[in-house]
Amino acid sequence: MQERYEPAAIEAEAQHYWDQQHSFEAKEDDSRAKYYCLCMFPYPSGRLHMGHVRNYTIGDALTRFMRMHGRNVLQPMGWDAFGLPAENAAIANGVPPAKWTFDNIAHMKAQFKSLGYGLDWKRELTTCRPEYYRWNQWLFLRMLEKGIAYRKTGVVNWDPVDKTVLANEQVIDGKGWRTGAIVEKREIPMYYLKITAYAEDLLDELSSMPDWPERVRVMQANWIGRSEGVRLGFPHNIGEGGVLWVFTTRADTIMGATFCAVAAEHPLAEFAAHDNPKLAAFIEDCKRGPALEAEMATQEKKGMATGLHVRHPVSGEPVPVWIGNYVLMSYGDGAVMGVPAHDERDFAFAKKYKLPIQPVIESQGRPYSLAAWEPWYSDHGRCVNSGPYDGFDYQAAVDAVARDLQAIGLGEKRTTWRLRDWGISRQRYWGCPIPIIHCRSCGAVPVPDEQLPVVLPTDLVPDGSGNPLLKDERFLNVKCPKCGADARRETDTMDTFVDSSWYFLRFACADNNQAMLDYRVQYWLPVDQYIGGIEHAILHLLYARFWTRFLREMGAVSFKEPFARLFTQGMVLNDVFFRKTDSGRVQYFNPVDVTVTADDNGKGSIAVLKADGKEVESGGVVTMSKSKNNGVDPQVLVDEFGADTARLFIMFAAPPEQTLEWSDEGVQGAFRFIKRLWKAVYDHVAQGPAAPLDRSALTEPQRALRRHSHQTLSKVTDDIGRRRTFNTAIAAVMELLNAVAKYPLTAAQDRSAVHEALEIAVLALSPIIPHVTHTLWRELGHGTALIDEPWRQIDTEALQSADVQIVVQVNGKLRAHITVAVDADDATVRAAALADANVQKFVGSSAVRKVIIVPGKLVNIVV
RNA sequence: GCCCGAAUGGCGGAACUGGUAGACGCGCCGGACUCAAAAUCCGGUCACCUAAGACGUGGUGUGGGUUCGAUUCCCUCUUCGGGCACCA
Repeated sequence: MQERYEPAAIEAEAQHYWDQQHSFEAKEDDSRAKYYCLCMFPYPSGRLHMGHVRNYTIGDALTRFMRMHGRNVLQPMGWDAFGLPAENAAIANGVPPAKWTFDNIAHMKAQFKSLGYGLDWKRELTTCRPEYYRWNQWLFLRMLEKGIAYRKTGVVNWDPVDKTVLANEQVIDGKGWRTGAIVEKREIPMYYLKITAYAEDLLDELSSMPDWPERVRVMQANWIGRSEGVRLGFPHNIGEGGVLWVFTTRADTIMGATFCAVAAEHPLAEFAAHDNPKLAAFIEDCKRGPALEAEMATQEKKGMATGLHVRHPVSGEPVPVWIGNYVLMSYGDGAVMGVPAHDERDFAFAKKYKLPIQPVIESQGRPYSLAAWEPWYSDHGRCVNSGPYDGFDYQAAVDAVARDLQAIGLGEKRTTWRLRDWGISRQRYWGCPIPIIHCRSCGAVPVPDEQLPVVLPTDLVPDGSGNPLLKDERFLNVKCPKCGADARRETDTMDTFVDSSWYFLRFACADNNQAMLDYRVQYWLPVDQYIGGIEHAILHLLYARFWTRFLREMGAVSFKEPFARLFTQGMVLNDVFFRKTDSGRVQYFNPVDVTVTADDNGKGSIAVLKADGKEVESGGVVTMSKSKNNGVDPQVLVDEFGADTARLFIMFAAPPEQTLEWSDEGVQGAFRFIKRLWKAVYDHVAQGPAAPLDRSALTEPQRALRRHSHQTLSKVTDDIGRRRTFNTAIAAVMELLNAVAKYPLTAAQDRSAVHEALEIAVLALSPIIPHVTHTLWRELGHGTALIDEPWRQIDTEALQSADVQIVVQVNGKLRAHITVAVDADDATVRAAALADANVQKFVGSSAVRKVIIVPGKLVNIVV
């Protein structure tokens, strides 16, 4: 065995071996339990980043762990290859998005291989290839047939200079990112998918998904946002007369309604603006407002009276109608009743516009003040000043209001959802074409199945001014499938979330060019373990759940939920360094170019730029990103220390579901540990083969080492298999290796116990650092490859111990440690605890009131 | 603004079901090896009290509560992070 640890050579050798043996090519086998481990596929941005390394190392470790547990594993990989960055790169470099994308894929695939992931590349898929996206189109046509896909107008960001639609990301402070022009809003026809038809089921099923993180289920449930309430009608004589409908979850406060507020797009607002230019201007102002919900919610609450009045459905009193910039047309009926006494936003609105505030709910006897808002004003309570509803509690009042108003046609109980239908039309080139043909006489005509796929031209170069498909005559000009007349192809493409809503199914049968899915889906799906960033907790996962439901209705799959178990990993952070330039701009420096020196006692630090030796400011630790110039290139790490060190560091530095802070010293520590492991095996092997272990003739130190080895094995098995805490699994093996290093070798059996400890250490770490352990396993005398080794059985006999240490507390404070026999009864333990000298010091002459005994752990004496 | 998380030594983190706070690693301090440096190895390292031990005292973002016992459960606040529907 070689004395030096040389990662480059052993990693190449191990990877070559797995390739040759086709170790990770998955085959359907009904006789074996499968394990489908899937990491969210990457966008081919150019290079892998540390977030990818973290994601894929977690998945790979689980895949290898389950493989050693006898499961028939599948771990595929693909490319989420449509999207905006390819168009941006095209604008910047004049290269077609297709070429840029495929070049990136080639580079990143090589990076994947250098990291040693056990991926089945035979099933690789790329969403920008027609073999894949034709099935987007095919299923979209099925959705059209079923009424799940439909056409309606929607609002987009319009850059009037570039004459192009902008993504929210491309709108900065209300201006176009390239032109700086004030962005307008435009209403255009678009396709929507009716995810709301599945809202109830998407919500209900969450409660039977115990293997999804609680926080993701809560976030999804809140996103879907089921609200039980009452739809109330305020009748009016405006125009031809009618009813203003509002939705409320607080029908019990109806007698406190002092105004109604409608969205700028509401018909009553438009009616009122008809002969009122000031109002029309205000509506325009609202419509120009922010597109993002976050900005919408933080903007100043503004309103304007329409001058119109509706009638209160109970009292018949006139109620003024206002336009409010905080009322969303997309939720409920686009109108709310204003109850300033019991809703914080309505209170602020009423204060600002001097609208009356009428308290109608009693709040635990505390006085209501019209001066300032108190949080408890919105509590449920008994109705007061409420005419027929005085004295009713919340539920009684809601029920009575709903019943009374239903009787006169002005109310009904109603369930409302926050979830909106999914608009999938994008006015962009680099996406999957929507398979529609526009004919002057037949309208929007679906492309017939036999004409699929509608192939996207791959040689266009967008220049930032509109979708290049609009100028591509070859693509545009078609015959109408219905009447045969000259017609024009739809140039909108699909949201890239469509591509990622079903790729996990396609991995089961990526080679099938006759059908979207086939029988193999039945074997591999659902995904046993899905792994990805927490930032996808809502949108991607919800869309995927929705698509799976539709496919189930089509008979293509037999399950509702595509991901049995979900793991959401945390983000990767790094230091950020910067200087403010004279012009007031911030210049960021990559941490690689900065030297941080600790001051004398190691407690503070100073950062200087290597280039000029002058100080830079530290901006703390933030998510790695291009904009902050604080990314670390995994390739540099792999080249310098090897893939195993990169993998070990990223799995050790933090629990996988939490954020991870980058640390160069931590990487050194991981490298050092692998070298120590290598050295420990080297030293052991150098002394020749160890004798087989004779369990019947062990000394106490040998028994202790064996106990430690099997405790470690037990902990690693549980940490990876159940808890997914790779960091504590690694720490446990480090402890075992420390014990081996200290273990004195005197008798022959000592080397046997050490041999076992080293085997367990190597085997337990192999899912995380597969290359070095591949070599070490052979060096430990095995003729077979570690990748094919089953996980080791825990020797429960080795775990046995005769006695156990127990903590003794007096009044909850630690006062002594005692050692008792494992099977000692409570009386014995109690007596031993009370007999301890230090315990006696604290008990003294006080009467013992109570003794709490936690078997095998602790005694607490209460005096 | 709304929804969801997180906060523990100089730093990353551990303590899994309410039961020994600080495992493991980094950094730092001391030592060995070396002409020297790097690498490696050994020892120490929460704060305070103390000449020095101690199963002395304090201590897990803030303030309160429940409990024999709280990093863990409940309430309040603060700060940071993720998401908010056209970034993926």
